[in-house]
Amino acid sequence: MIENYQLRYFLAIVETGSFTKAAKRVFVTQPTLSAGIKKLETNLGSKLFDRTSKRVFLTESGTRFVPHAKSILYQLNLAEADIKSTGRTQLLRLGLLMTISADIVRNILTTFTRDVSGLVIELFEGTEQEIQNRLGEGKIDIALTILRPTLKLDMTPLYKEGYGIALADHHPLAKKENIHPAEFAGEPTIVRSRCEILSETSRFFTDHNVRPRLVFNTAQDERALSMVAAGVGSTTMPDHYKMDGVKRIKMIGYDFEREIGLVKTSYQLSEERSNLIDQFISFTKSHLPEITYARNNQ
Amino acid sequence: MIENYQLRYFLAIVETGSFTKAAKRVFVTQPTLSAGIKKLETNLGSKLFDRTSKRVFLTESGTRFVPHAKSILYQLNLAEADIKSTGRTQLLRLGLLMTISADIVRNILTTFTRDVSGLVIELFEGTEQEIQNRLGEGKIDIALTILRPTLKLDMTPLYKEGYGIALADHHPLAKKENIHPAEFAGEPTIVRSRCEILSETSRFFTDHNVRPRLVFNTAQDERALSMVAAGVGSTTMPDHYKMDGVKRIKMIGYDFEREIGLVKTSYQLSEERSNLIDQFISFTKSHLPEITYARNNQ
DNA sequence: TTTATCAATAGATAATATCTATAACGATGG
DNA sequence: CCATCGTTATAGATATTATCTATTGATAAA
Repeated sequence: MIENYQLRYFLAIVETGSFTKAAKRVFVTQPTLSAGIKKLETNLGSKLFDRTSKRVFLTESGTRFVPHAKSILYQLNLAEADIKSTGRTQLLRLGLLMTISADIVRNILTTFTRDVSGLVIELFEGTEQEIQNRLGEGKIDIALTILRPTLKLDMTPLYKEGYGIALADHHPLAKKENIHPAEFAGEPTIVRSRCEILSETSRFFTDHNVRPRLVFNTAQDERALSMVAAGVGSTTMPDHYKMDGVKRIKMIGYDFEREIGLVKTSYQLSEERSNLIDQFISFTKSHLPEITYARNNQ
Repeated sequence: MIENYQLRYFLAIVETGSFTKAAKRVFVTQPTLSAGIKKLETNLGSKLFDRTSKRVFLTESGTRFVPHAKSILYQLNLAEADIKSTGRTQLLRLGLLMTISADIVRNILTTFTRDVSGLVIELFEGTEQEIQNRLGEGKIDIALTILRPTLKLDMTPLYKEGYGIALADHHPLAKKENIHPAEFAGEPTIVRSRCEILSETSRFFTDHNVRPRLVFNTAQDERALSMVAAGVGSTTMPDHYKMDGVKRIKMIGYDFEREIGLVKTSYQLSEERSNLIDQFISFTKSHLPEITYARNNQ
């Protein structure tokens, strides 16, 4: 088999045009280099160089061998650089459902990254479907998302929560804890375009002959929440979303719920990566109290 | 530096999950394989495997090293296969102007390929412009084409020839050696769409108030010649085209000429390839008598 | 506790990369 | 024509390393 030192000798000759100069370049004596090239040529069954008393020229085979040699040595250097550069860095690729407030995981991650040395987290934010796709493709290792019985993946339940109304705390309806759907008619409404129950919500209001008035459409839940606080309009959101100036109340009949948990990819991971994920799951469960305020809202 | 035998040991372990099985697979003893992996890990500064008493698992670094190892060994096998498969095959990439009959080069190539061992010829047929492009891009080594003073390439003149009329030998005008353009009016005409003087020919007839009647349009000169022989129509062609049943005559004023020769690419080639091309040029010149019938037609 | 299995280590050996010394060859200048 | 110079190839010796056998150490299973 071709040896890598032979490739280095070969390319040194190509670059210098001389066995003697090439030998100096790769720090061996000229007979050593000559013998190395002889072994390479014997192995390949072809002359790679035409020797003259003045210069060395590539043969047809030698010409075709040059890109191969360069590619192999490039790949070797790349491999060494890759493994050497990161040392013991550990990578966790985390998916996060975009209708879960970033605050939920901020506390967990702040502490987890402090406790685990050399940790790098790649975060992916997406819809429920986007996250399921990425888990299926092995592009993320684990995700904080809605648990569904149809998922054939390893799931760790964390908490359940309902959906409710968010309105400015100076809003007339803010004095109540529960309102009838009819009280919402004509209400300026903010739509969260990426909500996973958007179509169910639309059907709910239609069924109750309630036509809210659309005043803002956004994909960013935090921006929706801010506009609620500003009195631009009201919206429906999962219970865990809170902000100063915002009152969270319930609407009779609007009984949607969801269960949030961690879902692992089905891809087989290295032992080290599996251990890290198990470590993350345990850590998240044990730090659950940090987020149970979102679970029991009544 | 990484040694290739270490890559083979590494991938054998990945595939089998065991040092002992891997050693058997690559035909060394288990301590040999163990030592090889130790050297690789020392060189890279990272553990590649976590050892247990039951199975061996990849570490994070090991996981990332797998594609590198596979790629390198793949490139090595590719290089060996490429050089070993062709042995001492010599490649000549020849361009051929499509308005030069294949017969012209058939005799040259038949003899040349017999005389040169291990020769493979890649033939490219195209218009004058296409051939110039390919020469400029180094995609062909040499071409048999029209010589132009504007070409800044190495040219070897071979012969000069004119253009004339080709018509069926039972055609009334076939009795003459020279005809006036006016005698061609209303004549059924075959157009060779890739002729390098197509526009000049068109202007010539227009200037002489001659309007031939188009009956066939083709890119294939040999097919045009066959249809002439069949009496479908007449055409204009370089003088060297001949066929049984076809009479070649001249038209007064239709004085176009071209010089044919070999043109080398400007790309720098290997010594072996350069030698082959010089050999081809010498051979073609020395066999020129085989095609001079096309040069002196009167 | 004993046994079996697997990987790591120690020391010996075989194979090979590399060294020094020199031969062989071709180009150049007198 | 001959001497000289520069370059590559060969021969034999040496240094280095891949591989061997023998054995130890660790762990799981009976």
